[in-house]
Amino acid sequence: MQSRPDARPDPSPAAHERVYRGLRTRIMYGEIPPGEALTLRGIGKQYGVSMTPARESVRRLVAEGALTLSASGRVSTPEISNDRIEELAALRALLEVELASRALPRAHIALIDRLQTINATISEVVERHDAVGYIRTNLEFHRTLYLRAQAPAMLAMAETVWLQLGPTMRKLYGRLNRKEGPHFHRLIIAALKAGDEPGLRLAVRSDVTQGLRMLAN
Amino acid sequence: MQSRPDARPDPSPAAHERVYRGLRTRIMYGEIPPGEALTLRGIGKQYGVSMTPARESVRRLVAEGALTLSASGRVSTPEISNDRIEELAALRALLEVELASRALPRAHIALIDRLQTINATISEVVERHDAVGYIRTNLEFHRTLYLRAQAPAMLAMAETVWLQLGPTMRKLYGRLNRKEGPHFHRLIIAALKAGDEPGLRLAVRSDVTQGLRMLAN
DNA sequence: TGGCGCGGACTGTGATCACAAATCCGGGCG
DNA sequence: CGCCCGGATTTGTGATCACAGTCCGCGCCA
Repeated sequence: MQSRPDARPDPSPAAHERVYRGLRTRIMYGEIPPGEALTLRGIGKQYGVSMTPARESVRRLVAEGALTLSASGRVSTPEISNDRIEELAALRALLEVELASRALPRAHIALIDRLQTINATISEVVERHDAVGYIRTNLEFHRTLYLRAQAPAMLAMAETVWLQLGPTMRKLYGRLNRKEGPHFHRLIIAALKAGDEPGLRLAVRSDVTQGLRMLAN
Repeated sequence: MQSRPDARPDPSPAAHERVYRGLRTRIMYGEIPPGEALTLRGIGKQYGVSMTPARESVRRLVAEGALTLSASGRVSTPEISNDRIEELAALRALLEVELASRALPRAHIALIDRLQTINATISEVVERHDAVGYIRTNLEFHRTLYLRAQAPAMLAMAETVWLQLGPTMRKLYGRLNRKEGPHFHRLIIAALKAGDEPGLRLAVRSDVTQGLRMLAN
């Protein structure tokens, strides 16, 4: 599809992949509010491609639950009900507790250091009231930990849940202005250091549940 | 997209939906062996449509992990490694134990009756050495139970896992000729009748794990 | 003034086409 | 006898187009 034989592993990914990644990132990090309408031609123009790659990207995101399709085929970011939020929170708890538990035996000091660095960044971002930055950094914290679990399918499922919560999370974290941030993260790090599996499970469950509980109002 | 104002809710679904459902069913029920190559033009011809709907269906299935895309864009059913099988089995256990647990308080006698009917069908199918029929009926048993959990997102995730295991399950259940079938299913039903939650969790976990363990050889 | 209907603009869908990369197959060379 | 190269074929990709359904807003009528 493109003809550059040189350079890095993937210097110019397929157009639909580029569009997909762009949209996915924006959705997962809450840059698009829930209920926002999107059009294929609009997306295409935005990324400088025709409708075809835009359509494929949208289809893929719909399959992952990141976008919803109205009966007439219109696409928009989902507005999810409280029931669904609770269900997705339960899924997060289920999956992420397991991922953390699997990561625990492999958590070297270098990993813990990186987690603490990310945590510091979270504090800064909270200071600036930067909601999108907060979501991104928070998810980076979790992803960094779960990568150690060596469970790609499980991590992929967790990311799918994040994706579904993306537009809604923006609304949530727009609310908390206080330095609420890294409290449970510190518990997670402490449990990792101590090799305390039950404590880790509890800390992860609390961290995941806490924020989402206040969203289901 | 279609213009029949009459009759049933969806008399003529969009073409890509029809293709998607057809492929998805065949994959989930193990009718396609792992590693099988598919072509867009081939799928299109098979369903009497052009490449466009075929492409969308394939893309969607790839997003769900039901198909894999080679670096050059070729599509085929996945051949999954033992590590991945174990991970998917763990996911099944995690999700389905939770689903069963949530279904338990809502499990009336009518549901249990239906489960027993399905179980009888499983015995017949096993008798006939009908691998595809076995997979389909077995999944129907699980789905019938989990529908009572009132947790659509969770059920959707479980189905995604089934989908990923589809082509591989065929190989598995082609192996077991004996009447292995409904042993753990009977334990599940017994636990449902008794309202025994720990027993139910254990029975579901065993049922899910048992079959898949012998696959990771 | 308020509700209704109609028309035009907009949107998704599916077909088709041109193109480039990948794959396959057979023949020729070492 | 085996390996490699080159062309023909197959395959996915993205653009474009015609069409049908949908939606929005303006104007008309009560």
